[in-house]
Amino acid sequence: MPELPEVETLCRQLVQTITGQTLLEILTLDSKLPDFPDLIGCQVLHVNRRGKNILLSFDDGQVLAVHLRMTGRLLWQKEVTEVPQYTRLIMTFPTGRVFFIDPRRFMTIQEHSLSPCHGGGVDPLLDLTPKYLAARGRTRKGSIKTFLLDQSVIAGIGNIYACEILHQAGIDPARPTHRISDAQWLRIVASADKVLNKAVACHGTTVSDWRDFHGNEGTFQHELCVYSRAGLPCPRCGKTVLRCVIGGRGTYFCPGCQI
DNA sequence: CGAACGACCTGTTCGC
DNA sequence: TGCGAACAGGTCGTTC
Repeated sequence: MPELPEVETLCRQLVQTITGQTLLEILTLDSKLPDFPDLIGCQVLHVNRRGKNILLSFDDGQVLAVHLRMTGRLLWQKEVTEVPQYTRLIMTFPTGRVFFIDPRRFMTIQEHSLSPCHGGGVDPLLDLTPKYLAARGRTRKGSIKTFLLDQSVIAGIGNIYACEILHQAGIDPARPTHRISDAQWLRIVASADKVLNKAVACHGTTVSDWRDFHGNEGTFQHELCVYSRAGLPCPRCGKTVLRCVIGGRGTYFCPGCQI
């Protein structure tokens, strides 16, 4: 679930909540996840986002890369409470606990120096340019939608925002990447900027179970134009939004204004 | 290098 | 109502 806006929201909230705090205890509850005994007693120096990864930097130089995949969540609790269902790991700090929650157990937590964040694509909030995308997309024959999801090209866009960005840009998600014109690359960059920044401001999209660090829903689901709206009218042109499958992923688009 | 597809997991929703 | 199939925000490995 968590794409760039959701991960960015969590990172900002983590910065506010745990930077400068000393890790008192780690409890791993899922055998798929490692133990981190060396981190006990270390202080959190920074929290950063890289694509959809959350990087936790500690004062001894260790960096943890947390990836939430489909259903991962982080939840902060100041008071001692019951452990939420599907909690896979717990970090205890002086002022509260961080619960790492994930029903599907896809979440990964790795020592960053051992396995540097996969991908390497540019951050769409920082470095995205039409020129870069045109150069990377020139030889790609697959759909533009699959291209936008390639984390080695752009780090952070997922299925919801790929659909929304292409709607905003007025481009058919099935269009072969090498057929995208310069004018369309320009629109894609402008649309990515607009959609992602708005979604960050909204604290993400809660379509089923996304919650932020404090358990609150995002509000960008009220701004969606096509995602999960099959059968409903396009807010721009009124045509009925359709669903198809591209690259194995459910894809929503408006046949009236995406060409 | 790139495209297609199954695998990884579990819960929820849909269709008959 | 019951039950199996389909589907879900994301990568990763294999094969062609």
